[in-house]
Amino acid sequence: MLSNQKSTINHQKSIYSVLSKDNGSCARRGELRLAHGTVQTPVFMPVGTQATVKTLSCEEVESLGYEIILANTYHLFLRPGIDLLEAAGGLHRFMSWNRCILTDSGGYQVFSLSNRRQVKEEGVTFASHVDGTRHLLTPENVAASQMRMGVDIAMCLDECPPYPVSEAMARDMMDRTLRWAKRCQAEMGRLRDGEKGRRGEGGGVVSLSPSLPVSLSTRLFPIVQGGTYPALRKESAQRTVEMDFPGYAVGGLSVGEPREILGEMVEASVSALPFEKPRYLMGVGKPQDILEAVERGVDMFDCVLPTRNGRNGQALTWDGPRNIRNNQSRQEDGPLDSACSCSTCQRYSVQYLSHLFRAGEFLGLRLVSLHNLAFMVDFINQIRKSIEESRFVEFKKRFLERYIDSKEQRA
RNA sequence: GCACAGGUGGCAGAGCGGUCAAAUGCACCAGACUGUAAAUCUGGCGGGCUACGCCCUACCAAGGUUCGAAUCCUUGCCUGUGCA
Repeated sequence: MLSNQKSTINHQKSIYSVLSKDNGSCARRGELRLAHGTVQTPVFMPVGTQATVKTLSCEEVESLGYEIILANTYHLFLRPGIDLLEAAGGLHRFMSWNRCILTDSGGYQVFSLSNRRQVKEEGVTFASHVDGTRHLLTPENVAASQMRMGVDIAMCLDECPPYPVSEAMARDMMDRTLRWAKRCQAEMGRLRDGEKGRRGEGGGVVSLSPSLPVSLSTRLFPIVQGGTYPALRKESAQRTVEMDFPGYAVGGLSVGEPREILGEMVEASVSALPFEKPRYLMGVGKPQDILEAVERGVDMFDCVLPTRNGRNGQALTWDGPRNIRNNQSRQEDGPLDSACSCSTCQRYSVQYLSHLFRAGEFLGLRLVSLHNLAFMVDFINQIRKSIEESRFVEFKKRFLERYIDSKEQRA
């Protein structure tokens, strides 16, 4: 029956289950069922903005154990273009990544490319960083683009505020983000219903089978904003939840604010989100920040840090980050991290990596990116295990003692 | 041997009477990077100090001109190119 199509949008089978909970904190261990696979949470998602996790092949990202990666609608919209991606059979097939993909909407570019965009109620006009041409991103075309790319999780277009931002400004951006979320949701519902009608499949619950047309299995997440104002954060979360989405993101953090604010803002945001839905903290991050957020009940993370810093010569280790390019690394005949079992650490010495960076050899960028992503896998696995065994708080304490303190000792 | 052209900080290379402890690049040292305009960016890079300023030693060497020289003159040494 097609009589109640609209209701199907909000009554899909839940995509998320909490598997176990930590007793001493809000940390949870769960799983996320998406069209291209099941994702264990908490999860860290490597960033592959332009349909590539920079310097690494899909085989490498897979073999590290990643079940989901991020890509970016703004970047892919500009190049190679959504039409091409759709004609190629979707983003998964285009880049040959068969596991899950989450796309950011371009909301972050509202922040990071603030000097070349103009925000209006209709949407955001960008002067392309590639060739200067002007492009309008609207809640509708962003939602449609992500469905056409066939991604597993799409993000609503949002307005990511800078830091610092006035309360009045933060409120305006929050309100606009809410209005845009509604428009994204409406557009996605409209397209979904239209597609189902076209295929004559009728209403009802949409199966999560990967054999289904991808555009029907894309899940839309809205983004909680509110700047650095707890009351706004809370209001943003509450009003977003009223719209009913399969999962919720917290945005607008890790944009340069003091680190102490992060925990407070996450707490204010997450406290108003439903327990039974996944929570995604966008753009975070540093291991210590991930711990703060997991403790407050966040399930999903993404960050450029392991790959970008890897390319810039910083390796993550259990004893804190270390700089491969400094003098100290020149003659160190041992692995980056003696506790690491990644392919880089199994085979290559710090002095060799140091040489590769100094000599400007590509391999250095790859090997350290690989190591950093392997480190994040180990790190997240240990977080999961500690939650299962209900000793997350202890794990966090131990980790920070070693990660932060040893960094300070070295300094 | 003769004729030109040159000798500047680790290297390359600007400067060609004062505003020069000397542009710029590389190298070197340190740091940053959180929904990627990023294999990027920011500092530092003669020595010393009671340091947002001061003092010393510095542009091949030694003399000289000048109030003042990396910059002009003389000689020496060295390098490159051409001719013998």
